[in-house]
Amino acid sequence: MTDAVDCDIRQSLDRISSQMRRNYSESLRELNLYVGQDNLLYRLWLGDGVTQMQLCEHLKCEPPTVTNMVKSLEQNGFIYRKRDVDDGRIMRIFLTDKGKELEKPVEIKWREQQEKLLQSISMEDRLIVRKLMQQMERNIV
Amino acid sequence: MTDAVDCDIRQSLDRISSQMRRNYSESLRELNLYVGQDNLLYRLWLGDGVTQMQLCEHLKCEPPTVTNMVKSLEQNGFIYRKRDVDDGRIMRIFLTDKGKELEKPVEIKWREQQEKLLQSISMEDRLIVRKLMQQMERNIV
DNA sequence: GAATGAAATTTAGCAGACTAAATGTATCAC
DNA sequence: GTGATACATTTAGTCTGCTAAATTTCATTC
Repeated sequence: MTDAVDCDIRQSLDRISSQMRRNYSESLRELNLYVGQDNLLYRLWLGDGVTQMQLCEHLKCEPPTVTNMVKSLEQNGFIYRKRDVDDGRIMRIFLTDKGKELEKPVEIKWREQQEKLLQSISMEDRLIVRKLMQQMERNIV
Repeated sequence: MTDAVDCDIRQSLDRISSQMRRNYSESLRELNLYVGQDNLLYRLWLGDGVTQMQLCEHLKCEPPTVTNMVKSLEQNGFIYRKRDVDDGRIMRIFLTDKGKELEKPVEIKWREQQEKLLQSISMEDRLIVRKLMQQMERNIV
C-alpha cells in the first residue's frame, strides 16, 4: 500500500510537470518565447546586468545551458551581452526594450496557468500542498 | 496572498520535478540508461511486442521522440525492432536479454528515489498530497 | 484498379538540459 | 614576472522533447 501511494505521487508529479511544461510552451509561443526563457527573463526583470553564473544559479542549470539560452534570446533581440570592464571573463546580460516589454504579458500567462492548475482546490488545501512540497524539496537536494 | 501561494506551488513543483529528474538521471547512468528510457522499458516489461504508437501513449510524448528513444535503446542493445507482418507501417518493439535484466535494478533505483522524496512525510499527508495532485492532473489536461 | 485519404514512422531542425573538454582571463605564490 | 591554479564562458556531443514536412503503407471510394 505504502508503495502504491509513493509511486503514484512520483508519477503524478511527473505527469503534472510535463503537462504544465507543454501548456506553458504553447502559451509562451504566442510571445515568441520558448519555455524556460521566461524564467531567465524574469531574473533580468528583477534587475539586469547580471552574469551568466548568476543566471545559472537562478535557473538551477549548468553553464552550457545558459550559454545556449542567452544566444537564442540575443538572436531574437530580447537581450544583449556586454563583457565586464573589470573582469574579462565575465559576460553581463541586459534587457533590450523588446525584452522589457514582455514582463506584463508573461505575468498574465503565468497567472492563467497557475489558476488552471489550482482551480477548485481550497485555500487550506493549497497551503497544505505547499507545505508538503517544501518538505519534498528539502528531501531531494 | 492567494497569488503568493499559487506561485509558490507552481515554482515548487517545477523545482521538485527538475531536481528529481537530475537525481534519476544520475542514478540511471549507473545502469547505462538515460532518464526517460526507464519508463519506455517499463512499458516493455509489462509485455513487449508493442508498437511505437503505443509507446507514445504510454510516455505521453510525440512520435519523433519515440523514434529517437527507440533508436538509442536499440543501439545500446536493450531492445530490437521488428516490422509487423500484417501491416508494413508498424514497428514492433521487443526486449533483448540485456533489456530484460534491467527490470530489477531499475525498480530498486525507483524505490530509492521515491523514499528519498517522501521521507518524513506521514501516510495521511501522502494520501492528501496524492488526492490533490490527482485533482491538479485533471485540471491541466 | 487507380486515386484519394488516413495512419505509422522517419527526417530535419530547433530548444532545454547534461557532461567533458577547451579557451581565455584573473589571481596568487614564489 | 613566471608558473600554477582557479574561474567564466564556450564548444562538441548526447539525450529528451517539440513541430513541420516527407515517406511508406494501408484502406476506401469511385
